[in-house]
Amino acid sequence: MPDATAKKTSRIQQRNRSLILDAALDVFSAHGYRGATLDQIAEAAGLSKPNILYYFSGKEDIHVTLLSQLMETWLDPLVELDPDGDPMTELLDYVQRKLDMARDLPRESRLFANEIIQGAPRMHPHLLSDLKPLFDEKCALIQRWMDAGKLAPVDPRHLIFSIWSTTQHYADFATQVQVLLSTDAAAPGADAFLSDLFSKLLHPATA
Amino acid sequence: MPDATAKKTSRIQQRNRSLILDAALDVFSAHGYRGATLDQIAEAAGLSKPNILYYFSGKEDIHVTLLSQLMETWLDPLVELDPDGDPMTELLDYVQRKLDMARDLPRESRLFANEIIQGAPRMHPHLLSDLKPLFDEKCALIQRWMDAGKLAPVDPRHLIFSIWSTTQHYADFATQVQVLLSTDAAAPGADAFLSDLFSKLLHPATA
DNA sequence: CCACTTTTTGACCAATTGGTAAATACACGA
DNA sequence: TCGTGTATTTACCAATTGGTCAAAAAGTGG
Repeated sequence: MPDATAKKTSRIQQRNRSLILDAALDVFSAHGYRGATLDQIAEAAGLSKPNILYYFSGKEDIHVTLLSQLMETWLDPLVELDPDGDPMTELLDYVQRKLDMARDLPRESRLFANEIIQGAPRMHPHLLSDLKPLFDEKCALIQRWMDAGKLAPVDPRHLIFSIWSTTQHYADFATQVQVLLSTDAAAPGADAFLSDLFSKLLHPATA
Repeated sequence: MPDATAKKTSRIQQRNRSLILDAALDVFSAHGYRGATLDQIAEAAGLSKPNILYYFSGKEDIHVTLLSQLMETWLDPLVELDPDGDPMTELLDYVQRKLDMARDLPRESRLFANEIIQGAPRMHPHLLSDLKPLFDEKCALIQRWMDAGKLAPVDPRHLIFSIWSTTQHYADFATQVQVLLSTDAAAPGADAFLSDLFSKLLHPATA
């Protein structure tokens, strides 16, 4: 029984809400929160501005909704880090998942980056309540792997930072990357490079 | 003879222009281009809005001036990469310089990041004319080092990307880093970690 | 102290922007 | 087919924002 209070959202409601959110993702990720206007979002969604305000209580509401939905998707690859898997494989797979996300969801990555760079005014609570506990848990897991000699000993916190930064770079700084690689094929060789980078870092010394 | 047309800028002009640019750096880096307002900049500079427009022709003029000035500072560490130095030392020093910059000039880093994330609308020409040639030149240099067996063979382009992303992360995502490390000491251990990361990556196989 | 230039300000504008209200068009079951 | 709640639009506002302009200050050299 998914709907206790009877039909909450009609077909058309669901369609328009997701239409708006998709348009808003385009606009917010391209121009930042303040740089985005309701008119832009309205046009991108193919709806009138008042109509948009019929579905959302305001600009901030749209932004917050987007950010909340994104958080889950964003944390998912880290959640999947399996304590029972092979440490090296798990971490290299994590890198790959993050890189895939940067490729498949660049708008989401930039939305996130915009928010954080500007001090996370609307997401700070989420960072503390959702991200921080997960981060601490996975750091502890990685530390155990290292203590068990399965991985070279490095600071797990900075390890995670480096995975985030190197992978998200291809989404957030895509403009720069494109200029410098002067190729349309999105970052060819990034997979191999990052795989190399992190396997060399984490391979435990045989000595 | 620095001034062919006699005194170009008075003492007070220089003072106010730099006052404005410093204030603008604060505001632009914190809110992005569209998010920043002339009133905010004026207040931060301690000048009236019309007075600011006496020194700069408009909001965009301030932003472009800032970006142009920054470009030089930003490229400097890469310029210093010395073809005659020891490859490994040169690259690890480069990492250190970039990390120092992220710590010392976080506002500049965020200004840059904001601009790039949003598609570099005002800096795209500079990227092509200034950054691209330098990037190509240094990639070629690193490639020669690798060909000579002085460094492990990896894609120089992705190597540079990874140096940029890992170091700038501490400036651009400082909010997130602070939440997760829950410590005020800015990223302790980042130096050691990155040094470890890149020396392991670049150490040539003895085989 | 005076003319003359540079700097600063107060008053004002047009455009943009987030948001509202009321009227209208529409879907859809009885 | 009709009535009722849902969806959409038209017309509008108040606040913000980038920018202007003429007048007032403040320097500055003679």
